[in-house]
Amino acid sequence: MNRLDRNSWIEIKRAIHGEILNSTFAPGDRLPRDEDWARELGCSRSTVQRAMRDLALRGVVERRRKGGTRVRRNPVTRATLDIPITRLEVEEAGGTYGYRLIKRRRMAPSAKVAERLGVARTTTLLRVEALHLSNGRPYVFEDRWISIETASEILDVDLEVESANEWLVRNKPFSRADLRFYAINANDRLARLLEAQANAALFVLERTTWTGEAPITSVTATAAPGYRLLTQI
Amino acid sequence: MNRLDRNSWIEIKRAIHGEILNSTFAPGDRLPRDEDWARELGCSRSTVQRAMRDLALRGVVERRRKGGTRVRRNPVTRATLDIPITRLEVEEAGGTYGYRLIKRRRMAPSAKVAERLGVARTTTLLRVEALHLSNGRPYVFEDRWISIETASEILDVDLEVESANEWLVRNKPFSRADLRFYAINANDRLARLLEAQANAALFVLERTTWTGEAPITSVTATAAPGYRLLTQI
DNA sequence: AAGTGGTCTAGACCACTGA
DNA sequence: CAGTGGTCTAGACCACTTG
Repeated sequence: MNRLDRNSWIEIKRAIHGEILNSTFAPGDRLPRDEDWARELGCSRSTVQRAMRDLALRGVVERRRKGGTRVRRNPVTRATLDIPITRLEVEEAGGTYGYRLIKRRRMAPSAKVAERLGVARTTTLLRVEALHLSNGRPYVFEDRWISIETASEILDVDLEVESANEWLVRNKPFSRADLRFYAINANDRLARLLEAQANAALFVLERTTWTGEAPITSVTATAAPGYRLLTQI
Repeated sequence: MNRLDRNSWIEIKRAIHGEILNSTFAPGDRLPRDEDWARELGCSRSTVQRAMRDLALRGVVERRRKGGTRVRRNPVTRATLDIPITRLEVEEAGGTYGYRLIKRRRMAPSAKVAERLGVARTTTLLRVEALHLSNGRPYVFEDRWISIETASEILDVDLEVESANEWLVRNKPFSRADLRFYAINANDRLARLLEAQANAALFVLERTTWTGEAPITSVTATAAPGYRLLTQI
C-alpha cells in the first residue's frame, strides 16, 4: 500500500473503489472512517476526503456525518451530458452548419409555456422558430420563447444572422435549467421542415432556463431522424 | 466582501459566478489568479480553488496551469442524469412495479452487439428479453446481452423472479459505461409488447457496461409511449 | 524560465446526526 | 453527546504550459 506519490487522490480513489468492485464491501456496507483509510493507505485525511467526495459524486457511496460512508444500496447510472450550441455540434461532427429563421414574433405564451417559464399568460414574449442545418439538410428545428423582460437586448439582434440559441448562450448565461428528453411522432409540419417521413420518430429536447428567479427562455428542439445523444461514464 | 464564515466556498463560488453572470467578465476573458481572489474575498487560496473547481466542473470556466482561468467561450449545457433501476423508477413515481421474463437463451451476438461489447462474434452470451410493468401496463422492454465470462453467476439466477437489470446492478458494478439515447418507431413486435400504436415514437436508451476491460452487459431499453427523461441543473 | 493551477499535509474547528 | 464527515487555513511542492 505504498508508492502513492503524485496525483495520489486518484490512486486512493481507485484503491477504495477497487475494494467495492471486488466485493470486499457489499452494497449497504459501512466503510472504514476516512481517518482509518488514511492511516492504512499512508496519506492524509484530506486526500481520502477528496477521493470519497468523488465516489459520492459518482453515486458509488453515500456519506453522512456520524453515519459514516456506505456503499450505495441502489446504485444509479449517473451520466453527464454536454449539450453544446447546435452550430458547434454540427461542426464538431464534421458537417457544414446552416441556419434559417422561420418566424419571429411577439406574442403571449400558451398555458404550457407560461407554466414552464413561470410567467403570466398575458406576458408578451418573443417567439422564434428556426431551423438548424447540417450540410444543407435539416438537423434540428427549434421553437423558442424568450422573456423580453429578462433578455430585452434580443430585440435588437438580427436573428436572420445569429441564432437565438447562440446569442442567448453567449449573452444570457443561466444559473438554473430544466431539461426533458422524449420521443414524438412527426406531425405534418415537422415532417416537412425536417424532411422526415410522416409519423417518423423524432428525438426532442425541451430546455427552460433562468438566471436567478428570472426566466430567460424555453425551447423545444426537435431533431431530424437519426439523431442520437451519446455519453460515456 | 466579508461575512463569509461557514460553507464559505459556496459563497466564494457565488461571488465569482456572479461577476461572470453580470458580465464583469465576458466569455473568453481571463479571470484574476486564485491568489488574487483569495486576497480580495478574504479567504485562503484553497477555498478559491474549491470554488473554481466547481465552476470548471459545471462548464462555466476553463482552467489551465500558467494559462489561468477563463470564462468558457462556448458554454455547454452540462446536465447530470440519474438513471435508476427500473423498479425504483416505477415505485418512486408511485406505481406498482411488475416484471415479466420473455426470453432467456445462450446465443452468439449480432455483429452490432459484438462490436458494442468488444467481443468476438463467436462468443456465447446470455440473451435476456424482459418487460418491466408499471401498474400492470408495459413500461420498458429490455433486450439484453450478458457476458457469461464476466458474470457467470447470472446463469444461476432465477430471472423469472429477479430482473437481470437488478441483479447486475447489485452484483456487477461497472467502472465504465457507454450510453446512447434516441427515438425509434415501434415495429410490430414492440407495438404489441408495449401496447403502443403501430409506428408510435418510442424513447430508447442503450447502455453498455464494463468492469475494467471486461464487458458486462449491453442492453437496449425501449420505453412505452409517454416516457420522459427529466433533469435539472 | 516563469507563472499559474493542482495536490498534499497537519491541524483545527464546525455541522450534522445516530445512538 | 459523541462520532463522523465537511470545511478552512497556511504553507509547501509539483506539473503543466505559455511567452
